[in-house]
Amino acid sequence: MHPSSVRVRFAPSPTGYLHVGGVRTALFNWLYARKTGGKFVLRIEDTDIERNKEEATQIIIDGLKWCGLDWDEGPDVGGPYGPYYQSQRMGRYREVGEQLVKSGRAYWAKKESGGPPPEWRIEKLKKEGKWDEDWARAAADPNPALYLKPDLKGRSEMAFDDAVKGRIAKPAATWMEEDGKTARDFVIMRGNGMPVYNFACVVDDVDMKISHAIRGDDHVENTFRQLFVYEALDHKPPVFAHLPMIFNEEGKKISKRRDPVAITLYQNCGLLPEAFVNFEALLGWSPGDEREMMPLQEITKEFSLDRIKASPAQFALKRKRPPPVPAGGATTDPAIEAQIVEWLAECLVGSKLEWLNGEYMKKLSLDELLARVAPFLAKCGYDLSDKAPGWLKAVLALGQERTKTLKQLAEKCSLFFKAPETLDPKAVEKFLKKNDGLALLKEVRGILARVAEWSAPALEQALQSFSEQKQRKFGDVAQPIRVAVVGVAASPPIHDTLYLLGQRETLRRIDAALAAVS
RNA sequence: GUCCCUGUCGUCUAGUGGCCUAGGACAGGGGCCUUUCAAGCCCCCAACCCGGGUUCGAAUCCCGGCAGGGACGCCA
Repeated sequence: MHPSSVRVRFAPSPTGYLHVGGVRTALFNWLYARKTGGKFVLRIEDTDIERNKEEATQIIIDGLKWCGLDWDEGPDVGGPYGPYYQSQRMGRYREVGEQLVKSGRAYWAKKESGGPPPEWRIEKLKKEGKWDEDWARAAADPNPALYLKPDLKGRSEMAFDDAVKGRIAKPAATWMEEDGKTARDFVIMRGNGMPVYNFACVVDDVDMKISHAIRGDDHVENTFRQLFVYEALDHKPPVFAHLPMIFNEEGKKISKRRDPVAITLYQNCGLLPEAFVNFEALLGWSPGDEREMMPLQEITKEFSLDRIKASPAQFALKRKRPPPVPAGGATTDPAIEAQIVEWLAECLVGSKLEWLNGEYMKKLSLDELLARVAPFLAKCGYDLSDKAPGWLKAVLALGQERTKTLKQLAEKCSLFFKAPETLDPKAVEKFLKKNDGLALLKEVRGILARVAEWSAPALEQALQSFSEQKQRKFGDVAQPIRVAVVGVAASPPIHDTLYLLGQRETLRRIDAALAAVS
């Protein structure tokens, strides 16, 4: 087999977090590279961000790794077409800029006094709080900027074939002045000598021999401008594939303003990366049959660009209450992050993502499960150091079927780590105060104190024969114990629960309950 | 405002002119099992945005509406 000429890239800007949309873009690029035997490149688009670049890049790298994605070339691993930070490629952009000046496709000029921006734009900028920043800054820049002249001669429209959406065309007039004849030139390098996104992106994609640009739908408009740059450079553009947007439950593009987009949030909710990635892959792509649960490897086998949907998908959460302020994006404040995580965990309940995660959790071996859940147990404050691994795994085995996230699992284990602080009054009423509950519990306590062998089967046997002897339903015996021992009316099977609690702790809790209720 | 894109159950989707009284999954409702909670199994509810064409036949093709979204920076 010939080495594939497919080269794709994920080019995030280091904003301090990796968001769910970015993960999907990265994922689809990765899938296409792995499917075709091509190369996957990571490039950091940091032309406009000054602060914490290193740290922010690391966050992206960590996030991608968590998702199980790897790259063949990138800032950390290097590669033949580096550097992979745009901030380190400035010389190259200037070089290409000069080249365009020489070939007559671009020119330096001062900002034309085009008057103030239109009303609708001012409104938008103000709404986003950007009116004072970038816009004003740029307007104030006295230095000449580099303008590219789009080639519109003899053209009525510009078009390209998108691998997802098919042919996309726009009338040439879009890039013309009011007169409908003169092309409207656009800036490719700022007055301060920094390249503009649409320019840097093309220069890099050319240099890095990118064959397919797989990116978000919101770049469709950029594509046309980039096409002009490719033309000016006399270079064949890559195949473009625009992924549909990811919407929130309001049908709007997810945003860090109000949606939980940082993937660390999902990590901290106790989601497994394999489930998260599986879920994201299914947002806009499907294998064409009825498979839902597909590990990355299996998706890779089936992946193709032409099975990507053109319509947007909702990343549906079930919001029961509004997000705590500041809403759901990235934050560096652990206390706020914790609040958002709590909120997100609630929103996840009943979602397909949660269900899928539960499915993956059930497939995990107990050893794996233990390794994954350990950080969450630690976060709950449970001391694992004096616990036997066998015991821990037995506890997890009980939780594995009953929970859908690692966070839930850790929290569900609490009954084995600490006695209930209070007994649920409703449960007490129903199972202890009625139906001879207390009396039965007292008797059972005696039996449990004298049981010969403290094992799950022996306990089950003992309780079973006790209920038979009393001519009661098993539940009449089990429920009072359950309430006494865990404080609520629900738990894993009673014999398993008691066994793992141990005899001493079981008796201690029953005594405490008897004292509290009598 | 201009341009572009999209429109199948509440949600993710299958569907590329007849296999469609539209399939699967999540959620919801009900049942079985059962010591509770889960899990598992079974059943139910639930959609082709609207209107015109084309065709023997349309969710699928065409046109027109409507609705939603996106983009329009010396942000990326």
